[in-house]
Amino acid sequence: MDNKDLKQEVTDKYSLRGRVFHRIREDILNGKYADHEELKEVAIGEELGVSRTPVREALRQLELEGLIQIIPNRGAYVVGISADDVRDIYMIRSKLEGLCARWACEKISNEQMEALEEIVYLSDFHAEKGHMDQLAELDSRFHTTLYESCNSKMLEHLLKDYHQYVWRVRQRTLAGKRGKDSNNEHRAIMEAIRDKNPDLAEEIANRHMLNAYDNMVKNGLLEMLSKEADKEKEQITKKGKKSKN
Amino acid sequence: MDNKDLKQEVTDKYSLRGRVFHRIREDILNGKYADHEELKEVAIGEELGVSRTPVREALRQLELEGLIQIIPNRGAYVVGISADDVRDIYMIRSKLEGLCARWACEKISNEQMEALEEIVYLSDFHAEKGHMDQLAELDSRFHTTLYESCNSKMLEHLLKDYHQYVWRVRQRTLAGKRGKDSNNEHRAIMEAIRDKNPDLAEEIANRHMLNAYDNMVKNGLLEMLSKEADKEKEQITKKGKKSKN
DNA sequence: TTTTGTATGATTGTATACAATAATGCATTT
DNA sequence: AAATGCATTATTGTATACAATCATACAAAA
Repeated sequence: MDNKDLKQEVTDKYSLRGRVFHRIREDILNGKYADHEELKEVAIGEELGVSRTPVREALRQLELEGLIQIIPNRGAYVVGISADDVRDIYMIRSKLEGLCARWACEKISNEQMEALEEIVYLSDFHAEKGHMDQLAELDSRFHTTLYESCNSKMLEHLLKDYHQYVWRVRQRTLAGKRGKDSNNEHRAIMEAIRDKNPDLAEEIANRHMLNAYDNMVKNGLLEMLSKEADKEKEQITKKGKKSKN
Repeated sequence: MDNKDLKQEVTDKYSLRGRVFHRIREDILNGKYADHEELKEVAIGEELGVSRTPVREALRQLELEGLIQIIPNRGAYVVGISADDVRDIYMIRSKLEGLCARWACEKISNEQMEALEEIVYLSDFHAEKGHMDQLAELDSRFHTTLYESCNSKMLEHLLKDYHQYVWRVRQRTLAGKRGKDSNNEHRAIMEAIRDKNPDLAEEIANRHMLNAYDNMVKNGLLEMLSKEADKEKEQITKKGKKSKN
């Protein structure tokens, strides 16, 4: 699993706070906490065997990431991803993945180029055999490698963020027959970059995202997301919680 | 001045931490702290009259924003914006402002449309009179209004972040004769949105960013940025500080 | 002179104590 | 029965105390 340390290359996982941060983040992304569930500092602290301080710091960071909402003197609440959010993210990613692929044409290193090729061929193999979890893992590695090869810390950071953000949804997507199509698109992107054809690379990477999103919609993979996450969030802000834990 | 509360609509400025967060952030953006300067918790706490706790929480958030880098057990250091960063941001913004303008064609409200028109006409007035600081303020308002009118919390959030990030640089830019050109582009964007022409709106908004960046380069406005910010940053990570404060 | 080791001080990491605020339950009133 | 007021409890906000880590200075050895 490589969906750790996508943030903060230095600080993390050597401090309690870093570990708490990643733990809560993963728990939210994996659905351990339901949308709008309240995260209590002492409860989390006890569960992880730490005091409130590192938990608080982690929560403050998660708020900035948009995964939770903190209401002063009230508490921290999980913010759900709405179907609209997913759509917006894929449209944004479409543009940015295109930019990334374009830049990669110029900036990619030989090692990274070989890594991309290897991932594509490996994915073919696992797609034939029907190893869907491996496929999801390889998809992550393909995109992460691409992000690193564009030679822009800003863009890399941004794309990794979004990639992680839709991780839960994305995994279900690749379990279907989209896996094979997706990898064919990966191959096309890889080849365009290998041929140093930035216009083509951008174009294909662009479409790759749009296709991924279309597939999700067609297969009803967004049904599970509350379409009203934002409205409910505002209600909480004004009114008050109603769960009794 | 409207470059406050661009983040965290709820939490802020009612808590000590929120105020500390914004204060340090502004101080960094305004150049009070030099690149790579160490931010000490007690010193900041004393200056603002608070204890270490809210300062620490604010620093953790600033790290996630990328404005500072925290090295475990060592300290928090200001991360400079390199010329490369600015270039990347403008390329990214070019794509995203285009997307925003496109979406605004469909989603903008009547009030927002009128606000845009008013800003454009007001800018004309101040450009004639040579009121450059007002022009910068109106530029901010134009873009902020546009961000809000695209009806996407994700995109709005992202663009406001970047807008704020290059705020310091941008202000110097508009002081030159670019101000008038910039406003003409604003007018073209506004009219395309008014005419519900998404393709044109996206195209113009796209170019608007590229032109802004070109102008910055031509006028040597990026010279003041250390082109090696990233490398120096990594040196700090590995080696150690050398300032004696 | 350079290097290495150690002691000291400075700074951050974590835990805990206390204060402030909000939620809850219950009694009282209407 | 519904609404209001008050007391109690729970939870967060902030400050402080202590532990752990790192930087620095200086002395001793090569």
